[in-house]
Amino acid sequence: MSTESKVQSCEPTKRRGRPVGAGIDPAKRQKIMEGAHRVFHDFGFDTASMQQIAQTAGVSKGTLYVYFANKEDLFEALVDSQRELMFGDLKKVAETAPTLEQGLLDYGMLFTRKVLSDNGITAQRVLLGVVDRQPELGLQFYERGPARGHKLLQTLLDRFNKLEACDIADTGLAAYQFAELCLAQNYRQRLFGWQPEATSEDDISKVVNAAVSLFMKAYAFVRPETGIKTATE
Amino acid sequence: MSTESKVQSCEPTKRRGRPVGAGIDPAKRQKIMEGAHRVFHDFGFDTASMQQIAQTAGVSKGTLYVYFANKEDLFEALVDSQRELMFGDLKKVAETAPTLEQGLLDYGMLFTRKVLSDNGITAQRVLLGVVDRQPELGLQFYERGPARGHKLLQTLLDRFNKLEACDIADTGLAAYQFAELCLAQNYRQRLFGWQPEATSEDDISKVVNAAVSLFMKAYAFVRPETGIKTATE
Amino acid sequence: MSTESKVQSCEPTKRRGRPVGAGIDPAKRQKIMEGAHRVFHDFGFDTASMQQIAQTAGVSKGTLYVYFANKEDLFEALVDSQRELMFGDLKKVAETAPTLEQGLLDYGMLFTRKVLSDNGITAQRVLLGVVDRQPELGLQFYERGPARGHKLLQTLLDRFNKLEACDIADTGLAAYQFAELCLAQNYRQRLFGWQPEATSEDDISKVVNAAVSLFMKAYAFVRPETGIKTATE
Amino acid sequence: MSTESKVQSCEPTKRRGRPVGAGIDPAKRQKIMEGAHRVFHDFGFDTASMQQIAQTAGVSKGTLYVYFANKEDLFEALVDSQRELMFGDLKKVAETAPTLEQGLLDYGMLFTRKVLSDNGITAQRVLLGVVDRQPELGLQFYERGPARGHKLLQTLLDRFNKLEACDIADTGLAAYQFAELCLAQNYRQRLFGWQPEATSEDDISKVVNAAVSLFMKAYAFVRPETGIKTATE
DNA sequence: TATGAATGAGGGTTCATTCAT
DNA sequence: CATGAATGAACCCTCATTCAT
Repeated sequence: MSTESKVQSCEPTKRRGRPVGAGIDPAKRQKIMEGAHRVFHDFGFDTASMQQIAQTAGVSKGTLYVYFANKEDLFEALVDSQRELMFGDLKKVAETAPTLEQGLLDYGMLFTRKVLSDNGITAQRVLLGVVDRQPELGLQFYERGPARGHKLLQTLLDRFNKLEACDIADTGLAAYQFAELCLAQNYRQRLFGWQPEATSEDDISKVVNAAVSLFMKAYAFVRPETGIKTATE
Repeated sequence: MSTESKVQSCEPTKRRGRPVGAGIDPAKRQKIMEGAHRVFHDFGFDTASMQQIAQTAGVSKGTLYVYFANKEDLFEALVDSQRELMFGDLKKVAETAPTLEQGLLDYGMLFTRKVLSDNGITAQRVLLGVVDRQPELGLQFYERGPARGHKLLQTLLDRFNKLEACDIADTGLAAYQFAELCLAQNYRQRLFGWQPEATSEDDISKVVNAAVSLFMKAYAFVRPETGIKTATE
Repeated sequence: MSTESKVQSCEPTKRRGRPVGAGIDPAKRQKIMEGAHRVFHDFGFDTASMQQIAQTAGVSKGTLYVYFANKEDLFEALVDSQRELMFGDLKKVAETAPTLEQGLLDYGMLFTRKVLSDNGITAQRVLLGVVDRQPELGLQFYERGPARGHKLLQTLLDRFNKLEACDIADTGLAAYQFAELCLAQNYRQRLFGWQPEATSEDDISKVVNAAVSLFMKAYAFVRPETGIKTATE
Repeated sequence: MSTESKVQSCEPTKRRGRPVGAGIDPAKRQKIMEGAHRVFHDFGFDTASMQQIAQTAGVSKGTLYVYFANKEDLFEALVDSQRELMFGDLKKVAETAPTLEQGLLDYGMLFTRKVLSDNGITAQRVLLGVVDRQPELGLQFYERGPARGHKLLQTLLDRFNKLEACDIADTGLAAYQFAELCLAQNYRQRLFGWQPEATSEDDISKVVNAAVSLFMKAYAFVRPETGIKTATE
């Protein structure tokens, strides 16, 4: 969210004609979103109050409605920016990996760190609490977030498939599998609050390494020197 | 009153005649929980109203409070029953599996079906929306649900480890990995609403089979007739 | 209240036809009133709940309505019994006093003790909280309580007026004055909770003695041996 | 959001943006208090509803909470203002009285009028109904009201004691006695609703005069020209 | 007669949103 | 544009009373 002020600035609100020429000052918009993040984080969507968001952001309640049509709008903008933060820089990793193993490792570490981060977990939690009532929000988040990440990973696998570094029949499924292996143990523990603190870098590293190892063992050609390759499926 | 008699205490306490676990009629209790399930499902914890729940369940608002102390209590009871439904019958599968492969397959199918079921997903979603403010609820759910499932799976792996059907250095992590592989692709899609319909039995089967296959390839001894075993790690 | 079970037993309730043959068992009636006293005492009329009264009395909520038509009825019965307790035994003191001074002293002590007692103060407080909405209750209490006490005292003064032990032009007012002098300092302090503990016997004695002394000085003939009398007014 | 910025604290606290003493418009505040006065008067604290108060005052229920944190707060403000009204201007009377008799008369009339006024009686009644559950309210009222009045009266007596206009051993008790004498007959009658109408000026005058007379007779030096003084005690 | 589960109106309070300044 | 006082619907929960057993 910190790097993001003009993204929404031109979506002129949806409900009623009120704030048509809304959202002039990007800095104020930013301030509001920071306050909102904090409050949504601490209280969840329903329990967060616009009053408190206004206070936390240091603006008046009325100003909130100048920049955002309503509570949901504000929340949506927040989800957008969070998502961007989480999946933004996976792209270059996926596209520049020199070897499959290295690519998986780098991608896995980056991805896992983001998904398990405090902000990431909280955002997902709050979002999930709203998804039943605001399905579009979940859809949008998933499509622009996890789905995009998945595509990148699949592309990576396709690339090395072509390079004959591995032999994966269903790169789509394989990509999901790898992602899930990276989150093993920690994702649901974090989500449900069983791990209250952010997962340590060491733990992440351990799991990601195990994921890469298991994945390579199952899908990659091994021991090129023996000339014998082991394909999957 | 000058003569005190043995009447009860009566200090100015809150929570006076509250229903301790009251509510005699199990059928009515069930009715309430079904109504509550529907409403919590459709609206989430905060937005669901007791009024609505009462209507849906076909009882009066007051009756709700005869059977449950408050909204949270009702929700907790709901989460409890959902959890039990989800993780209840994994036990026998894990303990009676004849072979590792069969055990993984059976466990995986059962587990995955439950976790991805409509009820399961909804319950998790609603719960996750509340976890930030009611951490105990999440803890309890995780401990009595996923954590218990994980223990069972680990026990299964340990058993076959001892039988030398496989060679898994860290059965704890491996159990997590297998579970996550079973949920690959579908879990987060379901959670975020990208898959609005319950995952089809075919899709589940496909993913679980792939999970077993990948897991076996990576961890199990293969083709005992060749005399050559491939260990992990 | 402890000594009082049959007083109300024949007032067959007022509202609706429900408990017509109500209130059979005097012991149970007594039990209820004791519980009610306790709860009304601790919570006041509005905040006291029938539920709690039932619990405290050790009977069921339904039973309450067998013995009393409703909450107000129960409260009224309670007020009646309290009043009786407070003003019951002033009569004999007023009628048998050998001298004015002794009569004032005895009457004053008895009266003051009762009015300032914990039960007395609480009962008055609770009653006063209801008086605006149930004026009859206050009227009845005052008439059957303080007014009766006042009459007794006036009779006492009249008696000694006739005996030429004193010369009081307006015995009605004088009686009020004496009563008020006895309550000086303590009554309002107790009422408003400034004196949380029951006024000590010593303090009561001190004030009552001062009241008698002041009253005698103002109204009584002094020093009969000098032959000089000092009249009031 | 990742960059924390200096937004405010926002720990999950209750009492968020509550109106500290908010409510800018004094006229509206006054309007509310008048409405509240009427409703509390007619119904007592517990039975008065905020809804009703809002209606009576001609504002919305929400507005009530802009000006007062809650029902108790509103009631307290009301009690405060009533008390001030009752005891506010006794001071100058006590400090400027030229003679003891005149001082007692003026003080007595003012004091009695206030205490027995409709507003005064009602306020006391309502307050007394709450005192058991909100002892601080009673304490505060007594301390800032009756206690202050008593101090003033005692000071008056002390002054004339020094001037040798009277000889009062215990001016504290004497002050209480005088106050009580002024309220004789009427105070409890008014409190319990036996005198539904405000006591007439004539009646007050009669009782206060009698009080002064009795008090002077008992405590003051009389007929300085005879050289014979009659002291108390 | 005694019970206590059931009722539903009504309580205090909160809060997203509006709008006059 | 920015403000925050005002609104009123809706929230969770309580409780006097009823009534089937």
